[in-house]
Parts: sequence; C-alpha cells; structure tokens
Amino acid sequence: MTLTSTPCDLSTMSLFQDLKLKRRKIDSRCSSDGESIADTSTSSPDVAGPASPSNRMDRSVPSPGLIISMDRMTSSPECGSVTTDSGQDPNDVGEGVKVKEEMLDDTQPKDAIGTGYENGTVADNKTEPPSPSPSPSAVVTAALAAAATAAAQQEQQQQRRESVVMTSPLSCVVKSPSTPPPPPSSTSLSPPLTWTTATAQTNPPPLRCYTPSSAANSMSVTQQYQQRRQSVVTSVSSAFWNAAGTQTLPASTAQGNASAATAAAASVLSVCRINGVRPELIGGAGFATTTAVATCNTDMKPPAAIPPRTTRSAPTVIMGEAGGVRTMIWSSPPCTVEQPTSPASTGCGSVASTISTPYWTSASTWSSNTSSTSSPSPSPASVSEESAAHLLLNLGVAAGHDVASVISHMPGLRPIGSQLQQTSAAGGGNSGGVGGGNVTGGGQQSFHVPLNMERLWAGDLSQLPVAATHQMHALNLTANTGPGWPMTGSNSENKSAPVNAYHQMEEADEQEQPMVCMICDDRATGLHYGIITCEGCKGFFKRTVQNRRIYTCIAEGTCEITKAQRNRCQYCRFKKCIGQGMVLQAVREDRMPGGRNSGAVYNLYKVKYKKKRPPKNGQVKIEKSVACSTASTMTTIKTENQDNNSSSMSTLVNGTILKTALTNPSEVVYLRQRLDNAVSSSRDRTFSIEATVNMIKNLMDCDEFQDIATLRNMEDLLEHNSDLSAKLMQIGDSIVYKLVQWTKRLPFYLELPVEVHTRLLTHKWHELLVLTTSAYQAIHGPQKIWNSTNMNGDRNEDSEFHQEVFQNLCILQNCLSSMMGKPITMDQLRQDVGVMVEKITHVTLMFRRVKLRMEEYVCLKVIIMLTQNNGNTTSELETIQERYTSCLKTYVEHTFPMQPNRLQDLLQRLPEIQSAASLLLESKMFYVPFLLNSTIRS
DNA sequence: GATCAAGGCCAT
DNA sequence: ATGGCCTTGATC
Repeated sequence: MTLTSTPCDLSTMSLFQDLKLKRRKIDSRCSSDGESIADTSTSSPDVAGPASPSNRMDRSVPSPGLIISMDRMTSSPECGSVTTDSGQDPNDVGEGVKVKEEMLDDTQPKDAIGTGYENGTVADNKTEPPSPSPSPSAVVTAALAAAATAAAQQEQQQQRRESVVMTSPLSCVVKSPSTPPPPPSSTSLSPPLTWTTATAQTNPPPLRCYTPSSAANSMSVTQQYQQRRQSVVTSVSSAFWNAAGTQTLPASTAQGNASAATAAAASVLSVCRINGVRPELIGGAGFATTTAVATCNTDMKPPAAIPPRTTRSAPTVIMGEAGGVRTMIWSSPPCTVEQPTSPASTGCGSVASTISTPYWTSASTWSSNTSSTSSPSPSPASVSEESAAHLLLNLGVAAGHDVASVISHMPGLRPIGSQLQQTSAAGGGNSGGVGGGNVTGGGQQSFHVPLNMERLWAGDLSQLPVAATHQMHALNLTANTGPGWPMTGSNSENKSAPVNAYHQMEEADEQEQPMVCMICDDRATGLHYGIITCEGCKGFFKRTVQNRRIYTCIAEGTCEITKAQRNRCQYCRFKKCIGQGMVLQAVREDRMPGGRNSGAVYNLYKVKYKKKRPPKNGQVKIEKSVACSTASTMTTIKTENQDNNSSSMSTLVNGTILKTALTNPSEVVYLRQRLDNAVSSSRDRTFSIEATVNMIKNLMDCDEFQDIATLRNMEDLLEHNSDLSAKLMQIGDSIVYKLVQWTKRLPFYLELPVEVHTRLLTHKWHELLVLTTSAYQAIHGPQKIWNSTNMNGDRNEDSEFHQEVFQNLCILQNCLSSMMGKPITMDQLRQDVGVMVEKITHVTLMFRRVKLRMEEYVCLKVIIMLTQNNGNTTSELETIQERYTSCLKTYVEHTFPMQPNRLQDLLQRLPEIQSAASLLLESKMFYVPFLLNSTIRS
C-alpha cells in the first residue's frame, strides 16, 4: 500500500483532515487484511515518517539552502486532525503533542553506542545530545555485513520462534515466523535493515558498535538486545503516530505479536551475562533515550537456558541513557517475584503491570485486537495526547512503570511481557531508598536499591533517602500534626533508639574535635547542603546537581567511599551523598552566592544535628554510621502556622521527627511544593542584575534559538512530489522533539514533576510556537521598510501591518502550493488562515518595533508556558513564573531604563499570542508558523 | 561585625 | 573533574 499525497482543497479540508481520511482507509485495510501491512511497510518507505533512515540522514545534514525558521517550540502536526474530525471537544483540539522516540533517537543515535560507558563516565544531562550519525546507512550496511558473516550456531529455540525484523529505525515490526519478511526497500538511502534476530537460519550477528571510537566495538548480546528492543520500542512510536490518524506506518505491520517480541527479547536478556550477572533493564531504559546500549568489555555468552523469572539473585544492571550518555548501574537486587502492580502506584491508573524488561508492541491494529486484550483499547480518536507528551518527557527519565503507565494510556500500545521490576514495584509507590552508603533505614543497608539518576534529575524524588517503613511507623509519621503534614509531632515513642544513639554520641563528642565529613570521613568544613561535609564532597555534590550529571558504577553500587577512595566511583559517592541527606534543593538554581538557605530549604527541613565529631576511641564505626545517618535524616518540620502555634511547634520540636522527608511519592509531591514555596532564594525577591543576567543566560543556553528555529530540509518539504503526510510527519517530528528537548533543558525542569511538564507541553505548544515564530521573525527576519507613510510623512502603521500580512500570506501561498502540488488561491488562504496570520503578524510587528531581544524572548517564553488559562495555576507554576517575570522586569528596567512601559508592552503581547495560537489550533495548520519564517535564512 | 553556607575561582 | 581557598550575602 502506498500513500500518495492527494492534494486537497485547502478551503474545504485541512491537510490533516485529508490525512486522516487516508488513515481511515488504511486502518480499514489493515484490519481486514493483516498481510497488507507488509506492503505498506515496503512499498512506501517514505511513509515511514520522519525517522526513516533517509529522513534521518536528511536531517543530520543541514541543508545550506532554504531553511525554514522555527523555534524549538514545537507542536504536534496532527493533533487537530485527531480530535476535531471525530467531533471531540474542540478545546482539546491540538492540545496534544505527538511524540515519538525518534525525536530523541535522532540526537542520541545508535552511532553513539559505546561512547558513554567508561569507568567513571559522567554525563552532563544538560548537554546537547550528540549529532546524528553522518552515515547511518553505511553503518547499517557494515552491521549487516557483519551480521551475514558472523552468525552464531547456538541460537535459542525460543528465539527461533520469533523474529524481530527491523525494516527501518522507525518501522520495526515484530513478526511471527509465518509472517514473511518485508522485501528489500528500493530506497538507497534507506537500506532495508532487516535484522532477523531469531529466524531459524541465523543467530544474532555480532554487530559492531556504531561508534568507531568506542572502546568496546563488539556489540554485546545485551547491546543487540537493546537494539532489538529499541526497534520494538520504535514501533510503538510509529504506532502512536499511526493511531494519531495521520499516516500509516510500517509499524502497523506489527500484528500485536507481543509475546513474540517479549520472548525474543527476554530470551536474549535472560541469558546474557555481564561480569557474570544477568543484565536487566529498568526505568529510563524504557524508551529511545534509554534504550541505547551500554557498552561493555565483557564477553557475552551466547544465550542459554532461560532462568526462572521468579528468582533473581544476581545483581541487576540497569542500563539507560540520558543526555546522550549511557548509564549502567549495577546493583544487587533482592529476589524478585512477579506480582501485580497497583495501578495507583503509577499515578496513571491503568497500567496493568510494572516491568523490568519493558517490551512493548505496536498494536497498531488495535481495532482488531481489542477483543484479545484484557482491557479495551482506546480508539485512535481518543489518543491521549497528553500521554504522548508525558511519554516523551519520560524518555530517559522514567522508570519502567512510568513508561508502562504512559503507554497504557496510548491507544494501540500495550505492555506485554511485563516483568516486575523489583525496585519500582512497590504498590505503594515507595521505590525504596537510596543506599546511604553506611546506613539508612535503621541501619539496614540499602545498596540493593539503585539510584536512577535520570529519574532523579527528572524530578523523581522518591529515590531520595527513604526512611524504611518501619522507621516511619516507629516515629508515627503518618499521623497528621498540622495542615497537610503527614507526620506527627508528639509521639516519638519508638524513635528513641536511633535518636538516643545520636544524642549519646552528640553529648560524648562535645569536646573540640575536628569535624569529619559524613561522606568520606575527610576533615569537614561545615554544613553543606544539609550535612557536614568536606569541601570536596561539597563541591562534588554541587557540581553533580548543577550539571545533572549521571554517573555509573562499574561494580555493584556498593563502593566504599572514603577520603582515599572517594574519587573512584562517582556514582557511589553521589549515592552516599543522597543517602546521607544532602539536600538537592539547597543547590541554588539561580546560583546566587552568599546568604543562607536556612530561611528557605532549612526552614522546612531543619536539620537537627550538631556537627559531627570523630568518634572517640572505641566507638565502632557502625555506631557512628547510625548516628550520622540518623542525624542526617532527622528533620524538624515546621508547620505553616508555626509562628502562631507555639504549642504545635513545641510539639514538633519535642517530637523531633525522624523523617527523611522524602519518604513516599504522596509526600514528595507535597514536600516539593512546600520546598518551592519556601525557597526564598528564587522567589519573592527582586533579582540583582547579575542574577538576572545569569538566569536569562541559562534560559538562552537551553534555547539554542538559532539552531532550533531552523527547520531543515525545507526544500524537500516544499516539493510536491513526495508524500504530504511524510512532510508533515517530518515537521511534526522535529517540532515535538525540539519542544521536549527544550523543556528538559529548562533550569526549572527539576522543580516540576514530569506530569506537569507534560501538561504544560500539551496545552501550551501552540502558544510557544506562535511566540517563537513571531519573535524569530522580529529578531532575525528582515527589517522590512514598507512604503507606509501617510500624507504628512508620518509612519502609517496600519498600512505597514497590511503589507506585512499580505506578504506573509504570499509566503504561505507559495509554500502551500508547492507542498500540495496544487495552486492555492489567496481567497482560500485568507478564508482559512487570514485572521491567524494577521494576529501573528501583529505580534511580530510589535516585537519588531520594540526591538525585542533574545533575553526578553526567552523570559516571555517561560512566562507564557507557565500561564494557566483556566485559572488553575498551581503555586509551583506561580513560583517559577514569578521568578522569571521578576527576572524579565529586572532586565528590562536595567537595559531599557528609558522605556518604563516596555515590560508592560511585552507582557501585553502574551494574550495576543494566545489568541493567535488558538486560531492556529482551529485551523489545524500547525505548519503555518514554519512557513511564515521560511524566507528567513539563518 | 561575626557567622555561616551558598557559589566562584583556579591550580592540580 | 577535583578540592582548597576565596567571595558573597543573609542571618544573628
């Protein structure tokens, strides 16, 4: 089946509507004839979407020619088509963001395999992902050649029953043996990467790593598994887009053969050994950014027997990727027994299971699969676009269960082969504590629980030191003592053991002795981020948090951290920092020096301990450890009305609450809110110009305006001889990817839960897009000089406006005509997008007149994103928005002291932008902003 | 003004 | 990247 672009009448049907009609036809055929799917995947490779190999290559090589400017503010192309056509609430139109892992996959390409795993590897999570491989086809060819020559002899019978066929990075299909493999593609740029992993003929070939510089070029079985798995995951993305109604993807060939994919991948994984242990995937390994392969210089044994899944005594290897760097975390998990996961624990409600090896299959033929699943599959029209955004935000950061929950919300996608992941399977959501090195949870070592730094930086604080349940209960922390505080202030009946131990040591150490670092026992210099540390650990913690680094441990995550060995394993060092109670929030986002956090973070989490002294002679280390850990996790929580309720406060003080504060997810949410409210370093104050400049600089750094604003391959997009759906897919691909990447680089990304970011993207993408387009036109567009003076020689702004509108309409007319291969009349154009273009143009002119600066633009961008139209603004969002509003105010006042109304003028543009954006949704012509900037060359 | 806990600098 | 030393600035 080939999707050919049928130019539609712009006046009667939007491009999306047209595409959806196509989609319906395809769905109908796919439902009735599964085998036709293969035709789809092969006869129309272009339809594979923007992430096809050819597209990848195209995108990886910026065109020096026409570059459509667009900002990284991205949108979803087909959001409108999905909802409106089905008669859904128009308010929902376009509020979705279609996401595909390829967005991330592009910047974290397979060519990066092997580059990120060395001992002590550190990944700066803020760094831009590496550029795509310049020659993926060559790499693929090489891989295929290797595959052809190095077939192993011992393939599992289990594997032979299934096959994973990757026809393209986008269109992996999972097929049963009976399903014939797709014929080779005729596209030279997109060689048919047919990687038959478990067909009866060959074993998984020892593919080479894509990265020549990789220290370990041999792709391990695990790597191969990862790649296969990614191919499976890729199909999910395809299916999602497919379900969005805009196109049929080859992924639709995935006939829901979930068990095949599961078994194939599981068979590979289950028999792999890395350093003698079986690797396992969790968390961030769920999707594209996290499915990259951790390189390993370890010989991988060929698959053997599949061990029982209910016993897992071997250490776990968690492989994931963030910021383009692979992470491998080793741990020694407890025995895992499959068990159902409470849907509530996911926060999404409908996930059926939590997974450690999350395999997903594209159930793009959901319409016919519904009856076979335990839960009804949603219709394509009910695609949860928010879930899509959520999904992408979770890429690289979410644990398996999060991904599972997200996927569970995605029609056509369903988890299969779920296997409980022990660390995230707690029904109550308590994912356990980070091993504090010495002791957490009443002295019980917690090394078994790995620290997923990706999730940590994504805002998942549930990994932070958690008082064991028994510890919480011992302190009666579940009782409410004040508004919203799930803890008691009165009962400390059972806290006596650790607290007394602490106090005993405290009293015994009154003598003057040098403080020792709670992390490495080096000489401490004072309180740093909540605990007593040395300068080294202080700086280490600061750098880690500031840069959102992701460390790896090549051992088992139990490295001893001493002064002599602290630099041997960053992962374990940071893990100990967290475990000992160092406060992430104490690292200031605005990097404002000076002052104290006592009025902020420590107002909420008053660390109750004294400076730890070295143990006296005879004191056993474990005692010190207990004391330190206890002290570090001991907090006095002030109630909100502490000033007015001395008795309550007294109760709290007297009942000094042994609380790790971040105990379980339900508390974390509230605590985070409290923290944000309490952090005075970034709220309710006027920033100095230095701080303002710094904050704006951070925003600008994560914006990459020039690069992001350009849409590559515009010439290709404007050609009418290629599939229109592919064009739009390509645009949408770029949009979503850039939008998510921008979000994840925001300085306040960690301050908000992923769910909030998801919601923001879902509801604000169009406004961001309009703002970006207008700002880019104003800043980088030609400073047009119109012949617009009136009889008095004065500037005729009205005439200027209309001339600008007309020019923009002409641009659109040309571009659309080119794209559709059919002339578009100006009347049609005016009817469809005239008002919207006028509004966008108006904003652009206003920005141009005031000579909008990038510094202002990035602030406006954050402000508008955090503006809640429905009035349901949360304090979290308000806090951040106020922060950047204040930042913008300071900047404007300092930079333009002679323009007292400049700030007001800028902020007044925001409603206009929202108005234009709403029209953008209604028109469903998301690409208009791109085209408006198409004449601007970078 | 002293203290202290932030961030920054810079030699290693 | 680390860590010792310095500066900064809020709090006492």
